Amino acid sequence: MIDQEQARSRVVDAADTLFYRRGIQAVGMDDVRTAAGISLKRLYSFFPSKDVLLIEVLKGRMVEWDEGVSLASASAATPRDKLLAVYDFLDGWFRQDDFRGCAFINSFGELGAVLPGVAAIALEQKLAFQRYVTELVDELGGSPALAAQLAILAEGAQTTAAISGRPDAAFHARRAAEVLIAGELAA
Amino acid sequence: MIDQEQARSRVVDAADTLFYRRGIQAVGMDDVRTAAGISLKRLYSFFPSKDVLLIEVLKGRMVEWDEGVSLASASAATPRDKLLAVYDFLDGWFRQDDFRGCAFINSFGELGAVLPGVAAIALEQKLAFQRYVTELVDELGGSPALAAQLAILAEGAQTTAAISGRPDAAFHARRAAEVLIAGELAA
DNA sequence: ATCATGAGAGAACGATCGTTCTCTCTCGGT
DNA sequence: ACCGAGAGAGAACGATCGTTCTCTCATGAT
Repeated sequence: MIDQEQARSRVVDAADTLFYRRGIQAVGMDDVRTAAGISLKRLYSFFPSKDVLLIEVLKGRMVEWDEGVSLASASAATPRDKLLAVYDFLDGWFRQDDFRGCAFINSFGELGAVLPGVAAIALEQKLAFQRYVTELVDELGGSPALAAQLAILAEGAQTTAAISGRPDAAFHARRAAEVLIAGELAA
Repeated sequence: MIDQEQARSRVVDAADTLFYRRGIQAVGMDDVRTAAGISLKRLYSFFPSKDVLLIEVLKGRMVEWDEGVSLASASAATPRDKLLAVYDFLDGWFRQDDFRGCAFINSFGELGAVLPGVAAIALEQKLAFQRYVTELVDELGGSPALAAQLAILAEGAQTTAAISGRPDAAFHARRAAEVLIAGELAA
């Protein structure tokens, strides 16, 4: 018998990849089963339904996002550089060839209206990011309004890069952020 | 027999409302049929498949968006005010109680990976909007980079307002746009 | 008035998908 | 060695959905 933890995470990884690449309703549990390499019965012993598996996948994406942002800002010294590091992180992400937008925005659009749990976790992720930005802006002596603006830039860069397929949205968002930060600090 | 044109537009309207409210795959052709009040056979005489109907719905959304933006900027005198009118238009839209984000972003996330036509029309809509913004920015003497930044703000406001449920994203985006425009004109 | 044409209504079909069930095999205890 | 319990594999089930088909009826020409 394969190790429980490993099998479970194989399922989550497979579902994450497939859901993100093709959309959630476009992949069947059988696809997940095949990609994870376990039986349907075992899959359902881990997750009682596709909805529960989806929530688990999204929770995993949340910690991945948090880790990615922390890692990107780790080498930055000042709050300002930590804030700008967010856009550099986005830039690297947009350049990955499997990039297809923000999983939370995509899930919200597809299932947010019909699965309240999906809408809730998308909201949670966005609020967590806004909190993160707000804290850094606060350290920097900026207003909550500036934090909201910087968060909107990050969100817009994600959808723009996803649909247009061009990663330079991260660059434009970063330049805009620089101007907005400078504008507020000058006042 | 009900007038052809009217019946056809009833189908498109019904599909638009249902697709937008619940997501595309969550509504069946039977739901569209019921809401439009015609028979399945007639529905399929207008649109050979659900995919084709979806494309028609999205095309309709494109002209609605263009009309809404033009209308909002009609009373604005300067290019600057026309640009800012976009965010006022967003503000009004976000406050509608059936607002659930941008239909193109939602459709792209749900079906863009699996229906190339959906990805194509989402791209088309975003490019058209970017062209519109770029023209106004150009009249104003601004750079293409500024136009890209303003478009990113509009996109980000839409997803932020959709997921958070709060319409003030339009206000924040507008303020950011004002600062970015002023920053460029001062240089 | 009758008959042929075409449209409407919705039953039916075939495919798909989430979920469950059954059958088989392996493995550990005695 | 034998037996029972549990896990794996995937066939099967029931529901749903996109699409088609059939049956019925209204209509208009002769």
